Amino acid sequence: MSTRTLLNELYQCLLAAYGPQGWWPGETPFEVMVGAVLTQNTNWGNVEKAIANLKQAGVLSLAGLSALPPAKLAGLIRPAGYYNLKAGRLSNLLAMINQRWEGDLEWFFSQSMETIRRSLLEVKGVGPETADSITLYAANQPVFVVDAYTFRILGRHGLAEPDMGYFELQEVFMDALPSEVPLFNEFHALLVRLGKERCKKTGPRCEGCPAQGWLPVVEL
DNA sequence: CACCAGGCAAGTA
DNA sequence: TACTTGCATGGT
Repeated sequence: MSTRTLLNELYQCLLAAYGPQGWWPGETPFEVMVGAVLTQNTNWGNVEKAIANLKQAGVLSLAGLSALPPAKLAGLIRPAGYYNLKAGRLSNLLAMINQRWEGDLEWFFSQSMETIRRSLLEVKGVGPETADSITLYAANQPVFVVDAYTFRILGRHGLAEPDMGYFELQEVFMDALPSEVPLFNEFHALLVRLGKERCKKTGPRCEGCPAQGWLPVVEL
């Protein structure tokens, strides 16, 4: 079977089993962007607490966060972990937008997808997954987000080689699927959802679904 | 108690 | 180039 067919069936199976995941939670593109940095290697629940703190303090805006002293910012995002590190990373990201795009987030997000991704990747502390998450979920442009779960799950189904890199695995999806924001949005969220079910002996499946052999998930 | 979560960069060999 | 380590809180 072609990769395209397998991915389509996997997607349909996951959607039928779990339903739409409602990603990315956040009231504004700016909030989504901030969340993308805060959630690096961090449970989403902790990120929500940090974002609540920022809202409470009335600083959840480009101008608001930019004006905040580093130590103050670190204190507010403390629940998200790595708070000193992430305060610096957020600061780097905001500086890029302020300097290169005159602090105009809408203008930045209206650029071409490659311009957005390249600009984000130049920021120290923003890697491939964070850059693509911001591009897809905040800027609403059709790039497929890959993460650790994606490697594990695709590897388990023989669609990813063990030595494949981030951009190579991304190509597997983007070569096989139509470039549609809603599809990329939901597919990534569903793969994360499936990844969280790791090692369970039972779980939702459908007849003939290529994901039926997913349990238990093999650690790579 | 140990383990890990919607990563990334810097250091080591 | 290919591993390893630091970063840190909070839930299970």
